[in-house]
Amino acid sequence: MNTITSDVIRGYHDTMILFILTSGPSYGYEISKRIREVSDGKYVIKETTLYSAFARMEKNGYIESFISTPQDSGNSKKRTYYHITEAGRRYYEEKCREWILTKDVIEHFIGKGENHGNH
Amino acid sequence: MNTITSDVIRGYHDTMILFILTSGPSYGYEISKRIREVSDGKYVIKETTLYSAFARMEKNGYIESFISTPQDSGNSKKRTYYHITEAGRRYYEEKCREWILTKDVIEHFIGKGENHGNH
DNA sequence: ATATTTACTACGACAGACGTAGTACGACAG
DNA sequence: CTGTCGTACTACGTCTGTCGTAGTAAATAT
Repeated sequence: MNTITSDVIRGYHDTMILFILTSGPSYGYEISKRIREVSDGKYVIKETTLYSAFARMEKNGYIESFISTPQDSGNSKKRTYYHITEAGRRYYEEKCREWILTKDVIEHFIGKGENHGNH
Repeated sequence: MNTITSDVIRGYHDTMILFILTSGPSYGYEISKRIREVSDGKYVIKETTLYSAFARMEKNGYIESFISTPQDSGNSKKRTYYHITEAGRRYYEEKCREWILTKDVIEHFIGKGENHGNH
């Protein structure tokens, strides 16, 4: 099965992460798994890409981190959770609008759909 | 009007250029204008981005260059024309298939479509 | 006891985009 | 004939995001 070269995705990692965070705070490992699930296994984000995205987005004010221990188990290991900020929501929505435009532009350069006559 | 940040496009510059070249050989300035036209003015490729893409794609064997003077006018100024190679056509088609996958993946992270209930 | 999974951090290399600048030719205005 | 504008590039350097490699450390499974 085909996988997607991540360079194509470049510019949408932040959007993917923010999408996951719109359904509640999460942390690195879980977000990574959610991205794999949501993309039906077609895309797996690299660890370093993920964590550098966290750093960048926190710096930009799109997410905020807090250290916490998971309450659902007796696990006492601390994790760094992230939650999306208001600026993050706005950025995500802006990215969604931009996606509509981008998709439209790129599709003008893709096959033209009804080009059957390749003899 | 909204314009698209080029970083989103990254990974599709080559595809756009190759699309233009599928309808015949062309050169820098003309390709630049064609990209602006095809995208309905929504995307303008930067000169340096364009020419560095030429260099990269020629190195990769996707395009070939030849110096020629335009025959439609009395202009004797020489231009560097590019035409797409067989490898270029295959690469373009591969990119088109990849686009379908990429679009599908990213759309899983966009708005979820029918999310009307944002109270 | 040891291996694996989870949960990170640090460092550095690389590629593509692009800002700035410069060259050079032709056309056209003043 | 001189300057400006449009055309047609080249060179150089910076920046950003991605990702390979490596290391640490706690929790969990074997």
